[in-house]
Amino acid sequence: MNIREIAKKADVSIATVSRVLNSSENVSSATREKVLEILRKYEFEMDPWAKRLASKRNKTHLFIMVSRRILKFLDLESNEFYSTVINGTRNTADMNRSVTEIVEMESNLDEEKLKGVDGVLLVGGDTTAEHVRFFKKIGMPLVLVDQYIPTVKVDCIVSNGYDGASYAVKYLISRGLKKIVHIHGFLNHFGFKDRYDGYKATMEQNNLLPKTYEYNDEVMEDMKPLIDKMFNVYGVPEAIFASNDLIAMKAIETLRSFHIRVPEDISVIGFDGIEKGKYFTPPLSTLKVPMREMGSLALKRLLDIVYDQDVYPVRISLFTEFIKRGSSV
Amino acid sequence: MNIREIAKKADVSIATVSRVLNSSENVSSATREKVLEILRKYEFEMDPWAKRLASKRNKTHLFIMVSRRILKFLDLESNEFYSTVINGTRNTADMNRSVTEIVEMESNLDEEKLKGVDGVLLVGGDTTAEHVRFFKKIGMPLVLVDQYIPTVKVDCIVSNGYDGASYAVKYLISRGLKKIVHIHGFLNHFGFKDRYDGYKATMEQNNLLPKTYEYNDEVMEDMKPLIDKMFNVYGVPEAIFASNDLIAMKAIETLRSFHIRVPEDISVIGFDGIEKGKYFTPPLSTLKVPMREMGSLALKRLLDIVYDQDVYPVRISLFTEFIKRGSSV
DNA sequence: CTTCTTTTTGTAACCGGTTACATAATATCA
DNA sequence: TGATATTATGTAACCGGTTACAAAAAGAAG
Repeated sequence: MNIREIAKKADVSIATVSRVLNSSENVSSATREKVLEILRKYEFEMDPWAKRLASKRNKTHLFIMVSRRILKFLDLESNEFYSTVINGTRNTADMNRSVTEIVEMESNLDEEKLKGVDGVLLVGGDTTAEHVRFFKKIGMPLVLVDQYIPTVKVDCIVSNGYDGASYAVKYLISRGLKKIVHIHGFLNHFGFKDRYDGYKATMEQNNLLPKTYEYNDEVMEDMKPLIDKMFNVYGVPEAIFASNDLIAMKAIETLRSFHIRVPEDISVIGFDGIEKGKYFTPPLSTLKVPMREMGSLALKRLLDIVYDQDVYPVRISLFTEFIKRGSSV
Repeated sequence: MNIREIAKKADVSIATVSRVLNSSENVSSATREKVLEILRKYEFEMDPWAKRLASKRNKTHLFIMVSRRILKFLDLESNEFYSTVINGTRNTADMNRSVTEIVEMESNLDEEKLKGVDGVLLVGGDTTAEHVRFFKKIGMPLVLVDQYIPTVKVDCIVSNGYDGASYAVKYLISRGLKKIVHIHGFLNHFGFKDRYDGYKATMEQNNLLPKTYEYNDEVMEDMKPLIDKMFNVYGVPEAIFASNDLIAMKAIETLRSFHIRVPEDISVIGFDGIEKGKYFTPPLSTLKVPMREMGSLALKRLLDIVYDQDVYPVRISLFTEFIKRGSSV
């Protein structure tokens, strides 16, 4: 059953049927009722592919918003993770003729700036419930990338940090290591929290004592005090599982200054799978997050929300892949 | 850039371009090369919506497979959860002109039976890694519904049991209850495990002792021994959080036989949000899983996999919603 | 060099909607 | 009541592909 058949049954033109379906104003109530009657009677279902094809003379306009902090790193091209994720959006964007614009996510958002914007991608762990509420209030289609906020029902794409971390810990245990510590970033970033939980739970399941160290993102310059404290209180661990590759590499550098060999003395495993880790000395073992796919899927989901009405918000999490390189046994 | 423009540049007809794109045989190699040249030069990207619309004289044929155990309950229409989930698939199936068939998931699967099938939905907690491996081996597009297997990378749709359970526990605590026990089903069903984890973690975060009781699905007839044991060893709890609504209702019935009032003496909260709970006495407080949406999304994802090439496997989890009714304070 | 086959290429209809524009019907007002 | 503004409806082109069918070109056989 298509709109042509409906039009015939209702004895109107296809344009009128289309108008009724899109609740356009210029239809007399008598005609509208007549058409609706037929639509109900034959249980008309619109073909989304046709709709999409036909209505797409106007490109979809999407905002990719990132926090000032991340934007800075993006500009410097020093944040490989988010750069790659954002590059990943391009596949989907091109295929669907949507234009994207990267903009800074300000704290006081302005509805005016969003004129003509069809949807927004909020990228990164700095996204808060406040941001989300703002966009939900104005009914703007929204997808969070690499952040999850349990208290707000909103679509998001994250990596499966829990199972990734769990895999790393199990792997290290299988290689005979028991003193495994975890160095992590801010736990209000879901990605870090998830990996933290996975590490902790898996350690406990194996009757090992979890030992975690929070590492402040901003004072990345010097990890010595942290390692120093770890050695003094906990002793020298057999392995370090880090929240991400950057922390892992920083840890290896710091260990080197303590004359500790990696992986002979301590195995180190990172998370993210950025390219840089491959060329590090020693090459970094890591859990690879499919970054391009993350961006690509996020944009796809956003388009689904923009075009299909009443889609139910979901959390999408991507599997990670363990890549063993030289930094771990 | 569309195929018409490509055709013009390559000085051939659009049909020829289409043939090259679909690697049809009847194109001379000279023409093929010429067209491919232009395609590469202008970085042609096919519009998936148009392709889909144009080529859709052939319907997609999908299998919805359920275990014998669940199928039995489906036939009896006594498994409201899976019935609703499967009904939910119909929206998406209709909209996309795909035909679905509900079949039993046998232990020894036969490749012959899958002739002409474009994709498979495996529904329920009985799905194992073996099943998944079979389908992956023969390259059959696959989505798991209400089951997640961390060790196999395959698409799946589940409810967010962790946060749901966490919400329930926090709610009960906020109402002043502290002695909260959890009655759960088989933990090899991810849904139950997830809720279990959420309950346990949240109890611990609030410095309360988690207390869990496994309830065997098959011996649903009598919960008295379980409750009896609970009362004798642990004492009378202030609240029971159950793995699903059926267990919750069974618990309430059993409590009644012990002359214990719900919610005055014990608050009970279920999980799933089946209709039956609404008309139970007392009406059941629960965490509602959007069952229709679960089916609908699963089929949508399956179609995405069938039509778009190389989609990366993901886990999709749906938010639950707490519904307060009479069975809890 | 015809004639018949086979292969390659082009034409045009089609998928199921949207929408610019034209036209018909109705409302408003002098 | 006739002229004009407004609203309701219809017509036909269009979105970007696929594909049945027709036509042209190339190859084979007599």
